[in-house]
Amino acid sequence: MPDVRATASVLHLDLDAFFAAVEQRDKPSLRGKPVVVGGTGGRGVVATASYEARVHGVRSAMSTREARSRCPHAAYLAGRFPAYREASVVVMELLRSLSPLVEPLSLDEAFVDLAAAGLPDLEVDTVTAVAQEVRAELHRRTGGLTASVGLATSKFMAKVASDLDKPDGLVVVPPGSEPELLRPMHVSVIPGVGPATTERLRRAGLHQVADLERVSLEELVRLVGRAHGTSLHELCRAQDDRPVVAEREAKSVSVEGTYETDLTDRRLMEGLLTRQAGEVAARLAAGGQSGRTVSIKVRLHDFTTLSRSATLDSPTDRPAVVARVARALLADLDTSGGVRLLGVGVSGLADWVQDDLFGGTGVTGVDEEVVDLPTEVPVDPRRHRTAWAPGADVVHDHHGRGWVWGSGRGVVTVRFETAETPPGPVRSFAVDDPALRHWTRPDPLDPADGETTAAEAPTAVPTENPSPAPTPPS
DNA sequence: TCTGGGGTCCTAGGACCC
DNA sequence: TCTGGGGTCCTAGGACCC
Repeated sequence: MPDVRATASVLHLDLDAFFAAVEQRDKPSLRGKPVVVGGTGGRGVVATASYEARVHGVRSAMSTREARSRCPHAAYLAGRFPAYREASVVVMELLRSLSPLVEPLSLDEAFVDLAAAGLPDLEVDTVTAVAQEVRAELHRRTGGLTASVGLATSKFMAKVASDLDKPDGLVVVPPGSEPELLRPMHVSVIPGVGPATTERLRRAGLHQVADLERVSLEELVRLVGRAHGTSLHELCRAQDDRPVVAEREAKSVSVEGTYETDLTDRRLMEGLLTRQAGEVAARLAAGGQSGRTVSIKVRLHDFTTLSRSATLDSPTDRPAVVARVARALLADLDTSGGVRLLGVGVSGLADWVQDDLFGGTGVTGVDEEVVDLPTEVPVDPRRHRTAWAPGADVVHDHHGRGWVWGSGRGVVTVRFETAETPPGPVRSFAVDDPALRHWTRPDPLDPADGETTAAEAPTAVPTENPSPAPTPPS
């Protein structure tokens, strides 16, 4: 049973129509007028609508096409994220000056734990006064932005409260009054209850929070699953003791894009994936991180969404590696009907980069110190189902097909295996051995291809000892 | 030419290990 | 030859959030 605090010491702050408000602040001619920020292209959606636009029925997540038909005279803007980030930093710093325990949820939203703020007490009057001061100071420091604030005994109730008097409001839920506030509300106020869950609950005759209170835990679990049912059972009684957590590590990094017209050209798709992989890798590297699992996302013309992933033996932050895995994953998908979205992501993040595995001497660049790699590699047939190579990135896909590319100098030991054939023999190559180089398949679309010097397997991997390869033209 | 982009979390099934 | 259970890792898809 959650142990809910006794004071209204959780603060939730939500900046009002944030992106649109920043635009109106920075461009006086937009003030008092409908402003819509979001994708302005044919497949764009609304990120934020100013209150003047909301009057006409424009909402977040609505297609821009529909927004334009509802409110043709609004200003449609693509957005200036650096400006939003800058304003967000000002707000988050203000909140952190209040309490060290600030949990940002996005650029425009955060929880603050006032129990860590060192206030004389946490009575309703005290926390209310603090919240009013914060709102006034925020208005001053941001050049006129406003925020809606909720104060309550839990994250859930504080968020419910901040929603009750938008924009520019402050609502305090006195400790003990939560259930009666919640009971008449629609089930969708509960976080995690979206369209699909709402529909399931509706079919079970459950509409208001009060209806949920009358349902047993077992019944809720049966309806919506273990995790969801358990949290529903607690939250409908306002039982929420989730702590405010200041720093949360990112678990994945991804880049995706929707294209104005459906893509049909595979080479173009590979080129786009390659570019996205480069962005992902750059963001990983900038954060001093690397990841083991590379994923792609493909949305087809009919909006069905596919994902494929492959997990490497060791983490990488290298663009050429992420790109090759991404392209290989795409190779298995039927995209003949056209593709509207492509994306690349890396997860399974580690706080260190792959090169650290090899003593930090680096195995990636020609200017790096030469690394001594082991000349013999033990391969355990039960553990190494696919190609294996020291100092190289190895990947196998969900069909058990393996391939390898070298990333250094010295010796690379490789074993190939395919879904159709038993494991091939283990072979060791010097990385400049033409027999290994035989595997490379330069990709004219990949600007990063030149980086990798040792080896790359073709899509169809031979499993027999290759006959001596001709020396490639140089 | 309905339906973005960046994330998180959950579920279910299969492989594998003990 | 047949039968097992638990735990972990991986993959694919889906729901949800801002």
